[in-house]
Amino acid sequence: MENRYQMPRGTFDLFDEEVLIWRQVEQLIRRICQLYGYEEIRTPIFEATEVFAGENDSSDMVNKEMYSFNDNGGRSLTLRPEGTKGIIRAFVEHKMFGSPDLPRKLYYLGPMFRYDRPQKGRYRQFHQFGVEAIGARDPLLDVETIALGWQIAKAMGINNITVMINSLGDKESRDAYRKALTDYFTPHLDELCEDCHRRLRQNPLRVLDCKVDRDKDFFRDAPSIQDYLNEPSRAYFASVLKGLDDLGISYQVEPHLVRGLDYYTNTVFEVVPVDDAGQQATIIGGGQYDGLVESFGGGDLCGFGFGMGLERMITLAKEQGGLQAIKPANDVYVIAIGEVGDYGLTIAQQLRSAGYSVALDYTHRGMKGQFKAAERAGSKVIIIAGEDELQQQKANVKDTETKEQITVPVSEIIGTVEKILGKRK
RNA sequence: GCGGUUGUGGUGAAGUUGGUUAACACACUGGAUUGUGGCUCCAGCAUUCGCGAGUUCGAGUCUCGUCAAUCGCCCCA
Repeated sequence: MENRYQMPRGTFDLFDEEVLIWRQVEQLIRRICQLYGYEEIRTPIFEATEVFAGENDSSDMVNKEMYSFNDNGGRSLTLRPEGTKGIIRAFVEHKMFGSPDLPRKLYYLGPMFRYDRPQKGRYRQFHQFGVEAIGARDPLLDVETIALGWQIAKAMGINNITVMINSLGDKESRDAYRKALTDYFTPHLDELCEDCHRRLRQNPLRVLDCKVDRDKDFFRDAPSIQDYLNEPSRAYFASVLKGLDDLGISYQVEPHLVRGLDYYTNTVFEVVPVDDAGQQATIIGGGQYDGLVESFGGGDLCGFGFGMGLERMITLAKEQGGLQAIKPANDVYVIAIGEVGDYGLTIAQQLRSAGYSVALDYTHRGMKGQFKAAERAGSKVIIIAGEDELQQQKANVKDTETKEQITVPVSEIIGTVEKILGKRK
């Protein structure tokens, strides 16, 4: 026996208990999305590279972290590294902006791909759930969407969480702040680390995230976004916070929270476990994007959305004892002994047609082995048939709980099983 | 992209300064019980130690390479 192949780095197989847990999580998400009026959208796993590689993104991500390839027709395609862009593309392509009821509320759930160095909870093929509400700009929408993420986390049994929230303001506020930051940090250039030099050029807001320079004196006095919000932005943010208060969602205003993307406006937020200080801890992240739809050619529409990494959510939920795999029990196990041909399968098929899940042995094990297999399968009823029973067209039906066993004609098997299983419920 | 740790059967693992028949436990299969499980007892179950090369009379044990997992940094749309 040798391992001729192994899964590609950063991928994993999902089976046994694990896949049951995933399915449970997916069902829970779909159910809650439905409560909030979100509808599912499924977009292609790959898109034209330009869909993801807009001017808005730092070139690092685009060059190094995307799975891009040319197809046989010479088109440059990319495995989706995130959910939002594909949804916006679809929204514009199918002219959903013409819908009488905006915002259009969509959710997605599926694999994404990033060429990252794998770590615990971080894979190259990972799974993300996310929502996008496109076509409205209202604090109510922000609050409702945050509440949706909150409810899903709670439903998964994740309890000690809080919302980190900030406002980047509208375009005007943002540009003013960006300029203020650049002006402020430029004189300190010598004191900044290598990475910050790059950040200052590419995305000044990101400098605030720096872990190397964070504790230096001049960092404490760096301008705060809150001081650069214009009146409409300030009022908008206040409404969002009031909404969260009214819904009893705990939050913390974090002026340095900027998220990695340039397209965010006004509200940005992350949901984090409170007792976990590491920055790997973010389980949900999102915010408002004004201008993204327009950059896809879809008109001046505002959107709000978030994304959630399922791997991390599930890990966290399990740590907090939230998710238990529930293995569906098998109803009937048919034990066939001796030279009985397909007698066992015939009985099994009758029961399956009647709606019972039936298992049987294919390896000609002895009776002891088959009984053990039935036990492992959690079978509630065991049917034993051998050469004598085949002769008489009968079978022994045994209740595994009471251990009572009766011999009945083939035609009465279904009725007998029905009686035993019915009694149990 | 950088650094640390790890890699033995289906699973958990032991393996002393390199010497060989690769412990032990669980699981699994068969038998004791010629057709009735969960207890007990007996037997079987890794031509081989992630993969490849090297050092050596001899390597699971040392060296190098490689693949993978994991932790930290970077990044995290």
